[in-house]
Amino acid sequence: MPTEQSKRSARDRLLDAALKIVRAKGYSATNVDEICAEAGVTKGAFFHHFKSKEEWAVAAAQHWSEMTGALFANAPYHDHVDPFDRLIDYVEFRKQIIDGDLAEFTCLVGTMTQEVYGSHPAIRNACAASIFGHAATLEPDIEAAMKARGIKADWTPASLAAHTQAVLQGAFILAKATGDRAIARDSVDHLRRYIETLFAADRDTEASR
Amino acid sequence: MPTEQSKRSARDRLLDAALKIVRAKGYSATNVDEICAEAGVTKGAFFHHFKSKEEWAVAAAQHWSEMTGALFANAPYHDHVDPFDRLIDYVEFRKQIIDGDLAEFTCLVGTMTQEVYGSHPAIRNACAASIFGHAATLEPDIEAAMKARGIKADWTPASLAAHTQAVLQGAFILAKATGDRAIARDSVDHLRRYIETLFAADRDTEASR
DNA sequence: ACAATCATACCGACCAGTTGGTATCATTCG
DNA sequence: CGAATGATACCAACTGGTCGGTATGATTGT
Repeated sequence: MPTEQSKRSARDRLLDAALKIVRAKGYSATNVDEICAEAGVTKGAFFHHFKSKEEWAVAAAQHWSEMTGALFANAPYHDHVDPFDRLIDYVEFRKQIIDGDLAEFTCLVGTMTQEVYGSHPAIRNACAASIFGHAATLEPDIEAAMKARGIKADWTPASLAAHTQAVLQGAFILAKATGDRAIARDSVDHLRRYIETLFAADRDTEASR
Repeated sequence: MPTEQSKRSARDRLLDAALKIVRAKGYSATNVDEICAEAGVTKGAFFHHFKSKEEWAVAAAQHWSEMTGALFANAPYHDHVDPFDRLIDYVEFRKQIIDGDLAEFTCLVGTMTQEVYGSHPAIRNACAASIFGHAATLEPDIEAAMKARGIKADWTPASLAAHTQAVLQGAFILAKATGDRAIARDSVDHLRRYIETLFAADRDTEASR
């Protein structure tokens, strides 16, 4: 009979361990023994599933993309009819999930990027794909909201989408520096205010035709 | 006679090495031998000046504060009479110095914070002091600009100052992920646009009294 | 002389990755 | 059906090198 250990495969548990440990300590300071202990497997299993620690990190970044992809795909902000409302509610949703411990709400790939961008191109590329893959999901709503309000701007949907991610990543750094998540939420509030004025100001201009 | 090696003290060269190496590889991946090689001193000298690698990192964060403090204190944006102009020009200045290699324009203490916030409180505190010490230099101008325009806002000068740092830190992460500094500058443009609308919108409201 | 500033050699702990083996299961063939 | 075969998943012990830190001695300035 299958032991109830078959809850998750060893590979999945090793990738889950990345979420907890790397977000708390970073990539370099995380050692393989610790990963294995957290996942409840041995070192042999680790190197059976991953050729190297680097390959594990790449897989962890992809795993992160899948997890967050599902989280955001099922989030309630998509329910709005107006694309602008979806965008604002996305920002609110991001603010709401800034909760619990630092290592629970911060971004795995943002954390890793800082350490590996120069030394591990493979990991960096996986992190970039995760960040900008997520940012890309915002572009249709931004574009639709611009069109709906007839906005001709000197910024692109991709640029604003990237900016939202920059604000979030920066907010996480401030939260880590202070140990207080409130400061991260404050920055998200500023981001929301920015997006609102960005669309409202032009709408007023347009409405006053 | 003093050998021309007396250009900088060994301690200073060890701290300068931090700027180059830690910004490129992060704290954990930087080893002491490498620091010494970069500084042109031996390990004995390193542990003469610093009790541990951690103490070196704390000193490096303080050294960073002094260097950037002097850089910004002498920057031209202070020349404006209007505090709002000073604020906008600060943002422009931040955008201008996003130049050269990634490790040249990114932030030492922002990079370190990510890795050490959970494991090295002393370093984290030094990083936080550097970030928020710098942010605090913006608050008088923000406050003066608010007063000059009679703005009653639901955000504080400290909150906006922190937000500027969040945007910059996040912009650095995006630049590291893509290897392209243009994306960082785009985010700074969004930040500038935000600050402009933040003050302009309320000024219009005020002006239409 | 004496203290500060280095330089050299070295240590013990740690750590990524290896090795050689076992357990389990599906597939194949007599 | 049932034994042989092979592939996958996993384990425990080990290795070779790395790294933070130390011990000790030399140099230099005062």
